[in-house]
Amino acid sequence: MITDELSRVIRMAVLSARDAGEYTLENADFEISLETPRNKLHGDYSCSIALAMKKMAGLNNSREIAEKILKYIPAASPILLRTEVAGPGFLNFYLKPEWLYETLRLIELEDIKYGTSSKMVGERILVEFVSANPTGPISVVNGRAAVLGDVLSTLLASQGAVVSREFYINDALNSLQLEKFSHTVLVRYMQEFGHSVIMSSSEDGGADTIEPGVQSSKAAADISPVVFPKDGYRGEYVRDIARGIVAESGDKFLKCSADERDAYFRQATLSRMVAAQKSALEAFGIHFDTWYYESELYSSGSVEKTIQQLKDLGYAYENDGALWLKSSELGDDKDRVLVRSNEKATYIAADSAYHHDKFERGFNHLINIWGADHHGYVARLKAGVAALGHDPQKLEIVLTQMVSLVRDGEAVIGGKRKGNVIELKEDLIDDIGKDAARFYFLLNSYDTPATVDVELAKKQSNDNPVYYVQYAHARLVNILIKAEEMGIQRMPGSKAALALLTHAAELELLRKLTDYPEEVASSARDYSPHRLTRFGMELASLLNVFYENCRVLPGADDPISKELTSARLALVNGARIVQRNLLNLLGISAPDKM
RNA sequence: GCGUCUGUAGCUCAGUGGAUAGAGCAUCUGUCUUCGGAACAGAGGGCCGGGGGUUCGAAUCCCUCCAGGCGCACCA
Repeated sequence: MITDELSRVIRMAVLSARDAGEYTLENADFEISLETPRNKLHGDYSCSIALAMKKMAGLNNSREIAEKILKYIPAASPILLRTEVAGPGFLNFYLKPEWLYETLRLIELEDIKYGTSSKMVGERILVEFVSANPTGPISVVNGRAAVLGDVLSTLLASQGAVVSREFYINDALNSLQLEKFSHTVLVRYMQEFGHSVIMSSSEDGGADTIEPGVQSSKAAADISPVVFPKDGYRGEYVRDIARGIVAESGDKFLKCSADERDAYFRQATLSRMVAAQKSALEAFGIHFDTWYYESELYSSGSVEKTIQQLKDLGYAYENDGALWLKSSELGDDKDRVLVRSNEKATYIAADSAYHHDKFERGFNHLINIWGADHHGYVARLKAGVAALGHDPQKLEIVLTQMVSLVRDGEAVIGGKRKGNVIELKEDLIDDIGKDAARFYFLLNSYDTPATVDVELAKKQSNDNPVYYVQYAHARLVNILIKAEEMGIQRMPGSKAALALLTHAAELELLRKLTDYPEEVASSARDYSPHRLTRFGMELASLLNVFYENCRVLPGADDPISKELTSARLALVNGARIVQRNLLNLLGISAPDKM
């Protein structure tokens, strides 16, 4: 890497100056940090070592220190054009363009692999995300966590880690929610056969309303009214599930025993809801390696086993008829109930068993993506994991800040039960497309609360920067196709006269391409995919500037030498590769035509 | 009350302790009709919530105050 080379040169100079008696240094143990100046007038790389040395060297004037160091930086160098002291004492380095040409050859050589690394080889990471309750569709709110988890997984894999994506289905038998959900579906099912439905008001003292049954030839003989469950699920998707069952089984469940019917509805509503979630996520380009059922933790006995284990390890005790986890000894602010006095295990017992199982499956690093409203559970889960003998540091909880929804300037409130769900697929993806939706969510850090105005998102879809980025890619492809049609052969970068690339637009573009691998690595390290999105926009901007200023193919009244055309074609191809690789990482298509 | 996240341009947000705080949208003004105009160039617009501190250097780290979001169950 060029930065390693530069650091070495600087270190040598600092030490040589000391040896020559320019200043004294207490120890030679110092960090050389190089940065890319925001302002390109400040060189290709900048080093603030002189400022940091002010104390170490016992001198007051850091500009003077910089001058002294500069004297020992070789003037003639294969990489350095010149070096200067600027501002309060920065050393600014201007590199020869040759090193930029070198990266162009590298991009061509590595192609699809350009931007990957092996920094995380040996890491086996399980990323668990979305894990929405199986009582409602994937909502727009889930969308943010979904795309974050997906792209984060891709990023980590690009650095050499083995990554698995997992969705945890809360289908535990002690969940009353599922009971209510399947009962709600049953009511809607009966409504399809002519039963009217009594809806009790959600407000205290409000009047009940009656929804008529569906009038059709298949109406049942007995159409006595049925009661909609209190706080049942009111969304339209509940009807869809009911209709699905009608289509598959007809009125079979009006005739069979209540036990048989309830058992079927329990199982069928769950599998249909999960299938619907799965397909909405697939439409968003998100594929999970594993769909993990909470119920399996119970049926396999692993919840019980985990509870016993905690007892054996001395991390569980009885009090008030319940079993408690000594989480306060493990970083939580109080102890938590593991098994209620009614003998039912709490979710923390299941979650401990679940995360224990994740480690048992051979993952050495767990990442969970949760909404910020769950932040209060972080400490107790870590405590559970620690009690079972795992390093809680290996369980990382990424909290995404809330997404609040606004529709036409008004806040959309209420959860799934009220049926106020804004569905990811139907209300967003179907309208603006997968690419724009993903880009929209990847624009900002997950750390800031986001406000999504659904109507505005649709309206702005034409101004969505994703098209700007994709357009730049399509333009590049178009040039390459056109060149082929004109019978111009593209030479490999190693053969082309790259030294002809001297225009500012070309050099800046090259520089950006050089920065790409470092940008991918730091986005993976900091879990910040949005930086890559921004990088894509900046790259697209540089591409358009290049396009505007540097004609590639010979035009009618625009003679361009064959050598320059071939050098520029090499640049176009390199830029195309980088833009495509970047879009691949984000799970957004890189179209040849738009 | 305790915990936690956030406060940056009219709006939505970037900003790896570094030099003159940036982008997109919106507003205004130009280029040009091209190898694809879904483009390019430019302008206006900021006590980086307030106040202390650490540092050679703070939007960034620490403390404090103010404002907002979220959470504080033998629910998941």
